[in-house]
Amino acid sequence: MPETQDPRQNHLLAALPVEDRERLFPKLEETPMPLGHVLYESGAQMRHIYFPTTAIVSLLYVMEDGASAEIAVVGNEGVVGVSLFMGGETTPSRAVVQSAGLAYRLPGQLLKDEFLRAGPMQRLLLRYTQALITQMAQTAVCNRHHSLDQQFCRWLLLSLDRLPTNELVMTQELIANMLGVRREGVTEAAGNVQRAGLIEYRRGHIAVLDRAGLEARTCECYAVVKKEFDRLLPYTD
Amino acid sequence: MPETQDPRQNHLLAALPVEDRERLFPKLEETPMPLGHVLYESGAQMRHIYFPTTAIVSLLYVMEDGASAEIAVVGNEGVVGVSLFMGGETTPSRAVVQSAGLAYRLPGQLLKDEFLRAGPMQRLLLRYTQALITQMAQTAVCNRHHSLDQQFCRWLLLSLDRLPTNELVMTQELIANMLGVRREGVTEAAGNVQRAGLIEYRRGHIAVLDRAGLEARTCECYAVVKKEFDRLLPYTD
DNA sequence: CGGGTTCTGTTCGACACCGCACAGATCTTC
DNA sequence: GAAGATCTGTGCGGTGTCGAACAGAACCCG
Repeated sequence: MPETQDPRQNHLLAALPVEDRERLFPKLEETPMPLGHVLYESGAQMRHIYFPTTAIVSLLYVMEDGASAEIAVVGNEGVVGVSLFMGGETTPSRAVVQSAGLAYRLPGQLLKDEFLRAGPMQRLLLRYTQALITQMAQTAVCNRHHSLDQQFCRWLLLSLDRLPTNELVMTQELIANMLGVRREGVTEAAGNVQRAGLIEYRRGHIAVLDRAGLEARTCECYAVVKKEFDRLLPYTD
Repeated sequence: MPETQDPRQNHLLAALPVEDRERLFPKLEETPMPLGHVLYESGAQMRHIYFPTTAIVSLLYVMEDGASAEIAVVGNEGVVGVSLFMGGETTPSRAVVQSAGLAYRLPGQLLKDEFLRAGPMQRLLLRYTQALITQMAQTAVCNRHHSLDQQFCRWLLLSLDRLPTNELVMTQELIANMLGVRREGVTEAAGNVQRAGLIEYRRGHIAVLDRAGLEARTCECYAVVKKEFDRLLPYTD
């Protein structure tokens, strides 16, 4: 466990040339991200853009009747708040911390100034946004065609890729909110996957035992998204 | 009916200041878009970016088993090929002409040069991309939560908004491919909506009789997307 | 006009997920 | 360690979509 936090735990920040890092890093604010914390509400003005390091953030759409569905998930590979530089300032979705941790944030105006320099940061942000688009598109496809079991595995893998450990802290109720299904459905899917020996489940904790097994059990959507992220945002530790 | 085509039938092109139009318009190539024509294949290098005027283009993801699902639809309010300026050059989806018509296209390199000027065109393209993101996100939500009837109405309205007439030429089979459902499902949904007196159906032609009725019958997703497009890309004829 | 093609409508059982109700298990707190 | 809260597992009927098979209707073309 590293006793000191470093913005470079975020892949986008890590990919910046030294020169840009020296200009930007002093302006970053280290921000704790407690579980369930809402970074942006649907339609609300965003004040900051967030670069997660150890936290994971879900982009959720919440319907009028209260039902919800996850649109995408963001971890240390990306950034929360793309509409700040895309020009819209707000989005109709909500950003909520799905796994507690840390992020570095930058005031919106500073981010916009940086974007307008048209330097490496702009390039990275746009490429990341395209990867995010792919994730959303694939979520749409997956919601249409694939079984809950497969979607559960996909969700698990996407979360796992954004965590340093193989365990995630998450109740079935919350997973159900993310996937936009009933809690009982998650109970069943998780039970199936556990019986197959791929995960170990205990009250709010999921430990992944067999990653390859999960990948075999999920649909093609996971691989499509993963491949596209790797292509657009190559990263080496 | 205008006997001459004009790039300004595309809202993004129309929104450019005179100065930018004079630079760009001479480089545009008027391109016929026949029904079913594939503009980009999944993963293939894009050569041009397309600004539809009277055509409508579907962005589809086609799965390994051949099943498909529409991710978004683009008409004269937007542009096909955002990954050219986002930096990825390709996407894992396919762009297919859903309704025949015309478009103006620009070679990829010219578009990228224009984007790098960081002028009005860049601003428009980014804002449009954010609107497109909203459409994709809402497609994901809709696929998860809403009935086929509602999705059929949403699809109809989104297409209608991009057409000059109230009639669209489209078989149930094709609509089913777009929505990612069975053809029989579309038969039933269309039958329901026709019995309600909102549309008139005859072998490959759908005429909308009661637009307000359709809006009442669809889910909130349509309004969310519409509102976001209007907010991000205000347009007056 | 007639024959062939394409598109649309209907039926049927199968199955996945829903909504609800409730029991049981596990953790927390005092 | 007992009480309470939270989380997880299970059973039930209901419903919407699927998959397949087939009949009928509309259009096209020779």
